[in-house]
Parts: sequence; C-alpha cells; structure tokens
Amino acid sequence: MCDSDSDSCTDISSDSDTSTDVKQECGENVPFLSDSELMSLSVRELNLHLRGLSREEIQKLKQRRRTLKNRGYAASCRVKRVSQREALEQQKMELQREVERLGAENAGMRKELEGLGARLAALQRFARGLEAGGGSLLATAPRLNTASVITIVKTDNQLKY
Amino acid sequence: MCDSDSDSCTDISSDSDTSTDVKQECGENVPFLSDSELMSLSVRELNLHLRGLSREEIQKLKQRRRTLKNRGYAASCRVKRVSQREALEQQKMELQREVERLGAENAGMRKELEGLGARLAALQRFARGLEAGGGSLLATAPRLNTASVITIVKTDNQLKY
DNA sequence: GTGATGAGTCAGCAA
DNA sequence: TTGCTGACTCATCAC
Repeated sequence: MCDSDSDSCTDISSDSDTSTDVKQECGENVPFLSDSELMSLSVRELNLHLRGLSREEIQKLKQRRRTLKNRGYAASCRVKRVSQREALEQQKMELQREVERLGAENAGMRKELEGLGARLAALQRFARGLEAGGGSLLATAPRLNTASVITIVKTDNQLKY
Repeated sequence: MCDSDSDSCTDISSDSDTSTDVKQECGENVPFLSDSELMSLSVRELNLHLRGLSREEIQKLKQRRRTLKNRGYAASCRVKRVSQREALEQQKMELQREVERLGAENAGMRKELEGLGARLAALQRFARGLEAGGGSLLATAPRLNTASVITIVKTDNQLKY
C-alpha cells in the first residue's frame, strides 16, 4: 500500500543543443532513444523503433514519452500563466494612462467652460443694462461699451469657437 | 545514479475533521504522529515526542514534517496567485468603468462647449453689427435684438455658470 | 492519444 | 528553520 516505484531516470540537467544525448542504463534499462527524440517522434515513427521489444519495455518507453510530453505541457502552462499576467498588467497600465489623459482633457475643458462662464456673466450685466433701459430696442446707453463685447468674441475666436 | 527512493506514505485522502487519523506503518514505519499533529507542532513540542527515537527515525520524521509544511506552502502559493490575478482583473474593470465615466463626462462638456460656441457666434454677428455702425456707442440698430442676448444668459444660468 | 491544469514533491533562494 | 516559488510528476478532465 505504501510503495510507489519511481523509475524516472531522465536527468534533466543536460542541455546540449543538438547533441544526441546518450541514454543511460537504469535497472531494467531502455537503451534506445534520447529524450528529445522520444518526445518529438510521432506514434507511427515510434512504432518503427519498437520492433522486437518486450511488452513491458514498450509500455515503459511509452510512459517515458508521456512523461516527457507532460514536462513540456507543464512548462507551456507556466509560460502561458506568466504572459497572461503580463498582458493583464499591460492593459491595466494602458487604462491608467487613458484615465489620466481623459482626466487632463476634462480639466482643460472645465477650465474653458469656467472662462466662458465669466465672460457670459459680464455679458449678462451688459444685457441687463440694455433691458433696464425700458425694454425697447437699444433706447438707452448700456453700462458697458461695445469694446468689451468685441473682446469677448475675439478671445473666443482664438479658442476656435 | 538512477534511484530516488520515494517514501511518502502520507495518503492525502483522509479528511476527517478533528479525528485523530491513525498512522499507517510503512516499511521502516513511523508510528507516532498524525500528519496534522506533526505539521502544527512547534519545534520544541516536536522534540518532546522525539524521546528515545533513533537518529534515522528522527530524521525521517523531520523530513515528513517538512514535506507536509511544503504541501501547505504550495497550496497558499496557488491561492495567492489566483487572488492576485483576480485583484488585477478587478482593478482593470474599475479602470474601464472610470474611462467610460470620464469619456461620457468629456462628451457632455464637449457638447456644452459646442452649444456655447454657437451662441457666441450669434453674439459675434451681433457685435459686428454694432461695430460696423461706425464705432460710436450704439449709434445704429444691431442685426439682433436684446432678447436673444438675454436668452443666452438665462440658458447659461440654468447650466450653472 | 494529446494537451491542459490542480495538487504534491523537491530544490534552492531569502530572511 | 521557515516560507515561497520554479520545475517536475501524476491524476484527471476534455477533446
């Protein structure tokens, strides 16, 4: 009940690029294929290498192949996890920049509206002057002269309205 | 070179709440403490349970303790990873909402500015009429009457400027 | 079979 | 020693 035979003889360390890593014997031994070969072969190709092996050896080789593949799956799973996290952080930063940009634009417009408000208040005083004159069209002199009105208009033109 | 004795006899499955899970014998055996006990004991407390054990047994027990703790560390590592990802997604959604909000506010202000621009264009025509009259104060009738000016001011008051 | 992923194990770093 | 995390292995699920 308590035994779990571990038979992994695969030794990850060796990382020589295209070198054909020589297979080590291990107890029963499986002296045929390197890890990278075993992993990348298709099932059909693999079968060609399985000629004349005992059922047990074949089983063992296939298990090793599966384990090797799993190692790769696990690695890509980790890579995926990392890149997803990075993508998320990237998107977050972009949104932060966007918020900042919109905020600044907002503040600018608020300021423009404020300025316009001030000018319109002056205009209001001017208009009240006209109105107080009796209601008839321009019958009396206003409190403000036309110069200020023209100034308003010109300033606004600079602001492209 | 190819052996890696696996001695984990710990059997995760049992999950009975506060029951004292009886320790299973396993090869050499370590018949003393349950997993949960062994894991939660302090070093000092653990030493009390180590009286009269062989060096090897003590070593084995300590290793089992370390393994059990590692199991917990791995679990919290995963939990942390998940909650960090969720937090990131949460922040991202909040930022998206913020962008949307600012965008809407922006559009609104832009519209207001636009409306004000139109009114000011009318005012400009009005002012030009005054100016073209000769430059003297209100000497001639403008193209617009005061009513429109008053309307501008009132509308603006409604918009709280 | 193949690929992905949760959980457990170990190595190795940091405090 | 303790806690964490990358990498590996295994079980298990979906296709």
